[in-house]
Amino acid sequence: MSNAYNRPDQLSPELRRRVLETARRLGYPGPDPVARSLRTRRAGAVGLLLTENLSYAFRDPAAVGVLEGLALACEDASVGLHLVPASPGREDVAAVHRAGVDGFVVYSVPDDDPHLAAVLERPVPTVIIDQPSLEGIDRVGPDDAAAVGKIAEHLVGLGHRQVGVICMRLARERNDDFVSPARQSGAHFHVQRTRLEALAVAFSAAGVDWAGVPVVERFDHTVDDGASAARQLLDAYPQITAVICTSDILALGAMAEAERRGLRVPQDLTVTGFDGIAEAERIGLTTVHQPVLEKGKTAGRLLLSSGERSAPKVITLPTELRIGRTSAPPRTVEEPWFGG
Amino acid sequence: MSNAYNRPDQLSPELRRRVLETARRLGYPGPDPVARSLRTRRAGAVGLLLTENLSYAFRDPAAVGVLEGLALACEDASVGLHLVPASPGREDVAAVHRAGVDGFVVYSVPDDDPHLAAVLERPVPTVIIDQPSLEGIDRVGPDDAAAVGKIAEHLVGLGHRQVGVICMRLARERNDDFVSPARQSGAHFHVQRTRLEALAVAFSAAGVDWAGVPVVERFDHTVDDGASAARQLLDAYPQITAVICTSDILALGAMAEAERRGLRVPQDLTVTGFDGIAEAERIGLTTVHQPVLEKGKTAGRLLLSSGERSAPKVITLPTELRIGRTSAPPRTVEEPWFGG
DNA sequence: ACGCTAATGGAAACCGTTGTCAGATTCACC
DNA sequence: GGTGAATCTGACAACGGTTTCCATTAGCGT
Repeated sequence: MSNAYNRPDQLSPELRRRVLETARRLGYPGPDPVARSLRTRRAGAVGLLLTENLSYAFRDPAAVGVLEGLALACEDASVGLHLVPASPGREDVAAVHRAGVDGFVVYSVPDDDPHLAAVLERPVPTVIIDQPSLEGIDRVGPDDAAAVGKIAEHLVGLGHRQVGVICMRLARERNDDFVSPARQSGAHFHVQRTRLEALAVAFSAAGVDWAGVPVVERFDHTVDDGASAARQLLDAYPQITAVICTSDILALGAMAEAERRGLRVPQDLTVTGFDGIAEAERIGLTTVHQPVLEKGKTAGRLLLSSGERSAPKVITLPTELRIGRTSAPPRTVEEPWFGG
Repeated sequence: MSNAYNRPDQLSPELRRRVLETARRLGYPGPDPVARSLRTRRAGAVGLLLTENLSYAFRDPAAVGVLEGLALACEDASVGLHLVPASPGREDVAAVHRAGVDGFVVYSVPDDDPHLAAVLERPVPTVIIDQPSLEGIDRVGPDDAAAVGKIAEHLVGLGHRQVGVICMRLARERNDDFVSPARQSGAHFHVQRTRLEALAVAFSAAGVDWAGVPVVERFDHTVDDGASAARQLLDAYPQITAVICTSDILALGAMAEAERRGLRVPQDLTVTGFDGIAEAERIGLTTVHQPVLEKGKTAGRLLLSSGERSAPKVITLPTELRIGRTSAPPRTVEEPWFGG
């Protein structure tokens, strides 16, 4: 019977025809995928864990790009992509245990997330994206530190010394406010922590006291949140000449807020982003482009080929500084008469 | 053993502790999800079939919205979302058979797609979105005909009689060109066919000869494709006063093309879209808004509750005409001296 | 007609879990 | 000490396929 469906060549066409005919007559719907998976020990799917609430994942073009790349890799291998339902709120780790998959991709979850721990307990290969390396686990990610360094270098080169930062959430507990140094260094989101640290290093090297640089955090990741963060930042520190955002979405919000308060970008205020999403490119945002689609695709390929090697692999993707129309030297507010 | 994991209340805490302890010592990774699914006859996942090549699905904000809604519904029910790898090219129907899911959601595939047929053969509940009703199958979708009618009414009311249409693919075979009446009426994508038919009805009622209205089709669905379609349309029919697009993405492209050739929107050319995506709203595109997130969420809920009822359900979602800054009365090119 | 090989069909074991059920053990209480 | 309830143990039969293995048959040459 099994042969009739799976290996038409192993038996005579006549028999096969008769078997399938009878099967249809009896209303047999074809082999059950679950039973087949049990026996063959292949689920034919890879799991994707992203603990963010889903509106984040689907509304951030960078995340959608990763998703797309991963889906492409899965499609190439004729393997399904199983989105694990992991709301950030309730700790529904059972969903991880219930997922019938041959491996996991973990994307941008906090390092203390119980879902991540549950994934690592499962006896299947795992690839993590944008996370710190874990013992024996494959990893894909851009060189965040270097990428942020390019931005910082660019701004320092332009002459900016009074800067402010807007970043995404740093931990699972909400904090829509300025960020203390302790929270910065103890951030559980690896990407955000790395970017802040790299900024600290670069600006300190340029003689800027990092402890004096205000950092505003937003839990949610929307254009509006970027705008409100910029408002909070500029209300408290009007002397700031450049707003550094750790994502393009936040930068779009900062731009909107700048326009709202009559600041011209880049003459009055420089705004930079991170990711290089399409909309940012369209409006000419200065940002660091990272190949999000490649990120997902590489992770998928890595996972699907993980049977073939033993040593874990770490792949670092290139990034590129894209100078747009939103960065310029700071206005010399202290000595405006010098400008002529 | 099973009890220790699944029903902590049925046995004493002490025993449970001991069992789990021993399990860990033996390196037992917890119950196997596939075997469990086989036994319990619940896969804990719903399948999503969208035959489009994936770059379409993830780059069209409307599709991403549906995906997000569906994912939200799944999350609510603690059920995974399984993306079935169904490339449009190779007819890999086996992927549908291999998917271990409790039901399917089918979104916007052509009605003659073999994957769709394969889904319907599976003995699991199915919900279709934006497709013609099928015997005994749940369905979710907007009232496309009425929605398009609103657009047509709006344009007719403004005085447009010379219009052109840009639409998405009508069949699985590529045709990046003008569309013959036969292809229009035989379109395999239900949504597109419905919209064209509704336009035909509305404009015919206004005294416009529909056979004389040019319709340009594009297989891919990007802003650039919208631009090239507009170019083809306006090159051949420069007298057109309004370009009706069956999606916002295409309309964005048409706007870009209008700008490229120095046409002011809406003074020289009216452009309308369909879907009501965020970017369209930001630039003030005249369009019909449909609740894409609701569409996905409703489909998911319907599927997950389909055990509770017998009669299939058809849910029609409301749409809303959003008049923006891209539609205005046509310029009276025939008699320019009348204008003063 | 016989023996050998190759092809074919059918039976049985197995994948890892859950559900049921009978029997054993413990414990409290009369 | 006997009784009943509560709890625990162990065995076993599905779930629905795939895979292995063996018995049978067909084909063929001598």
